[in-house]
Amino acid sequence: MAAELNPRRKAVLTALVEEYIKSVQPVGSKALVDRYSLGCSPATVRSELAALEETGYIYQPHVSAGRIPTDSGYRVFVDDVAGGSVLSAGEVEAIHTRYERLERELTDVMRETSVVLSALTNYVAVVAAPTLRRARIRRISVVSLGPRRALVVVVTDFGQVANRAVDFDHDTDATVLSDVEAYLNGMLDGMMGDGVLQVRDGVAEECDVRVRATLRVLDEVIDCMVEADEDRVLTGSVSALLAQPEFADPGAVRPLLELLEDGLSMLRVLSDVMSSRDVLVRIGHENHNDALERVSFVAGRYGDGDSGGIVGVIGPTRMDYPRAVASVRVVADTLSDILG
Amino acid sequence: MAAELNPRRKAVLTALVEEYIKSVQPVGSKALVDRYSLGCSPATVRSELAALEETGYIYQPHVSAGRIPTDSGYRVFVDDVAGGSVLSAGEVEAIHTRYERLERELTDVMRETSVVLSALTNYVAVVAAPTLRRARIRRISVVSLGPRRALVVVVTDFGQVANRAVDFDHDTDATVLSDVEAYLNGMLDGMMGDGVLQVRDGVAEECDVRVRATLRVLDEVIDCMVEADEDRVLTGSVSALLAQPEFADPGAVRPLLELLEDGLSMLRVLSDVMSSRDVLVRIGHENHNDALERVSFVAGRYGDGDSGGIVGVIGPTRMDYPRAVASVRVVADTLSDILG
DNA sequence: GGTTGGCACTCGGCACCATGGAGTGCCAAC
DNA sequence: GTTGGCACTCCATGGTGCCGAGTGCCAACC
Repeated sequence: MAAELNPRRKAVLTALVEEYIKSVQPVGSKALVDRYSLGCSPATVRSELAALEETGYIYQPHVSAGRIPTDSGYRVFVDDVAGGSVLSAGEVEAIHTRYERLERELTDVMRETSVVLSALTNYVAVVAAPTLRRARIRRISVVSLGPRRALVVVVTDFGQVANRAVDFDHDTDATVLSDVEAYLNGMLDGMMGDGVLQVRDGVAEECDVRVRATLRVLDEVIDCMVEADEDRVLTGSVSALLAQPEFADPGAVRPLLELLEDGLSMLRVLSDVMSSRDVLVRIGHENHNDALERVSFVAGRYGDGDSGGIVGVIGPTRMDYPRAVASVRVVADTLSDILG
Repeated sequence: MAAELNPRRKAVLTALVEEYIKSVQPVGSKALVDRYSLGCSPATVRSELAALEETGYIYQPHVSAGRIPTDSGYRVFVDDVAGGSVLSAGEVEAIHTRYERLERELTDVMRETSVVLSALTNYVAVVAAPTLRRARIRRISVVSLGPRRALVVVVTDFGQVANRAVDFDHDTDATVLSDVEAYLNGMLDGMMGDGVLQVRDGVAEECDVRVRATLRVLDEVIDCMVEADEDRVLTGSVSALLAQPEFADPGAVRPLLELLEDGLSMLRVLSDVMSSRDVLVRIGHENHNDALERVSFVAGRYGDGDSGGIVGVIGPTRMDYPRAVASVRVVADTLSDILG
């Protein structure tokens, strides 16, 4: 594919993408020659455009209109302009100071991140907190809420807090609970989710109140550490999308909005970002998701391999990719620093 | 105002509102006579319509069109049909069983409530968790996260969990933290936010590490109990709004979406619901908020006076009020039962 | 042979207009 | 007070014609 792209043809494509990103309107040969120094005439550009259309990088909405980049066209553009931060030093500085003021409680940091990212890009921010699966237990609290009810709170070494209610079959008084709590704290300290699973398997089912309570609490701890995923994803500034001209039609926004509202589905969308080293750009169909067909997704990881999360933005395929990529990168790096 | 409404005129208004809610199109005299047994001719209905328009209950978008209810028109309708659940016994049953399956951790209950309400009405659900101001402290955990960092977790008698990070000026080891934790648990158990404030005032500023750490932790506890409000509001199913024909114009949805995304602003909107005994209906301009000008808000309280929260739905002014009111009422009552 | 200007052609967008129909207000008759 | 009749208004719809942007093709040129 890319072999067919001689330098001038690539220059034409790049110019066309840039122009389309700016104007959001089909771009013609004349406009390109006028506004970009391509060093040739409209007629030549036209033949290049025809070739680019042949190769599938651009298309015409109708015969007498200009050209619009296809997903593959954007792809070439993105791969080409990969490097170089386009954020001003001032902007980067502003991001840093913004985080410095925070007391750094994890959910606060996530929320702030979402605000920062959407302010920076004007697109929808997506922030996923680190999964608890790879976190280590630092503290377990079992708080009685009634004769047969208690709340299990798990704190990890990362400062994450998860909690679950437990209902006991029999009355279970506060003394028992504090024994259970002490026992589990001794047992589970520093352990990860799969370790807890093994501990649970090691505890025999017995009739003793203490053991049964321990088992019930353990179940909830496991639930916290292994299955507590759906509320990990935070999306911010969906309203920003509506300002984009391509979402003038509410029918186009709805599936997207539904997806964004569904934390579990979003996690699925995010899942393969974890395996990518650098900032990942997925354009339109590359998302393999109907709701994301007309948008692009720029995402990056923060934190270290195991205990990291994801930040990203979702905007129209006609997004300002250099800026989006740079923003995601800076924010991800800043988060890594803060949390590391 | 209402004095001018003789029975037939009121019947005409009610029929018109019902018809408009169904058809979402201006309603004419003929349609009313055809579909509702008003016992008179179109001509008579026309004179009633003219009178209703005079009084401001309905209006014409243009001279040769049918009538549309104004906010005051809806108001009369709502006040009139106040009573009587329109939910089927099956639906009510379904709601109850749905909650029974839950393990009843507060945020799960809130999330589920949002899902139930939007499924029931097809409008946007709004759920506010009980404020922490009136909750009593049940447990405080102070978990070390580093030499100068710790996490403060507060659990209330209601099962709510709030947490804050603390940064200490000096290295503060785990022994000190567990002393502080024990001290505070003894001191603050059963206390509400204002009580904690007094305790804080009673602790003298000293150089002792323990006292300083205690003060820092106390500050965070206070923050949890008194200021932790912005994340209390949960909105669900915003995408449902986009399905409504009146939001075909994305310009109309944006301010609303922005409001819904802003927890603090939403709290302000909800604030006066707390003072209303029964389910509250606010129609269009009655919301005194530009973003809510074209929608209605149906909300009710759950839980008891002090430790209650709010549930509600937001939909177009042309909403199915009887159903919305009934849904909110049933859900609020169910929540009160569960949590009480 | 690649590049260029010229030219005929296509088609969407927009303004304009005519028509049909829904719904009204008024009025005279009951 | 209610009713049917009637003239009127104005929106929505669909058809028409024009303009302009942009193309593809081609012959000429360097």
